[in-house]
Amino acid sequence: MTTVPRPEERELPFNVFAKACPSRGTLEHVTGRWGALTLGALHEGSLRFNELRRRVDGVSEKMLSQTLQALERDGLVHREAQPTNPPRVDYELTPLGHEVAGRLLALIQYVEGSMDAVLEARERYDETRGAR
Amino acid sequence: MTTVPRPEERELPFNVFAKACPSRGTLEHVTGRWGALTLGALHEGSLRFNELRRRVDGVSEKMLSQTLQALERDGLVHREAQPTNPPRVDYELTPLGHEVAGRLLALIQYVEGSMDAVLEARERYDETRGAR
DNA sequence: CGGGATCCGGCTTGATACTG
DNA sequence: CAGTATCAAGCCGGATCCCG
Repeated sequence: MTTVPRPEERELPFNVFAKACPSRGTLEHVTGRWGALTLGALHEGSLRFNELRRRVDGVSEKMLSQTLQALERDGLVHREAQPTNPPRVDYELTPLGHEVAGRLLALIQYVEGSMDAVLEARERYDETRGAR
Repeated sequence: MTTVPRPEERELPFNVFAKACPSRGTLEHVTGRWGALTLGALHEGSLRFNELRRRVDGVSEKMLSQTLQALERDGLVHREAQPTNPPRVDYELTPLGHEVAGRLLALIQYVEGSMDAVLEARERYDETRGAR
């Protein structure tokens, strides 16, 4: 037996459960409404601004721009601007962003695949206490 | 060779990228500010309301209550109320919730473990364009 | 203890318009 | 095309009071 703690027992220097921890902010960028979908879309390959906008159905120009800036600042997305006319800007995941997006997609796809069960659970829930 | 498509190529009946898809709502419950932390906290075992409140640093009674109801409705959390005095209510993950929370924790822990890199990326970002 | 109901301020969001 | 600027609205979330 060793004294080296297993990964899930080791104390991490950052802890999302603590109010002031910066990891909570980054997690919100990643899992936020538009952040998650943006990372998911970019996981398949690089996309231009308006391609991304069409892929992430419902996002406004402002929110997409804002989301991309936050993800770029956190080092998850790389922005490649070509000073041509008309301008062309490509967005792609960094290696770190790719790792994050992979884990995010595992979650997203599991949720998508569980929607039948979720919808059934909702019906049961609404049925029993919907009479309120 | 078979005609059965591999999981990542198969078309899913639900698609988060579509604006009207119900999976987007569930994903937001799961990845939302308090939903993610609540699922993460419950992954280790069942907790009472105020235990949960202390564990998820910064959450208000209202938001925790709201979050738990959404997760219960989606079939991810089970609520066990004992009609004693004082009342005792335990919350625990359902099997489905456990699967979801596991994938969520993989993401959370990866982000926590990457915070050094994220913080460095931010410094570089702010340095180069902070002069705006 | 475990919440429900209500009020309310402000940050986020979403149109719209404008720019390089 | 790829954004920025502006502004109104609305929903989020906190504070408070209440009850079983």
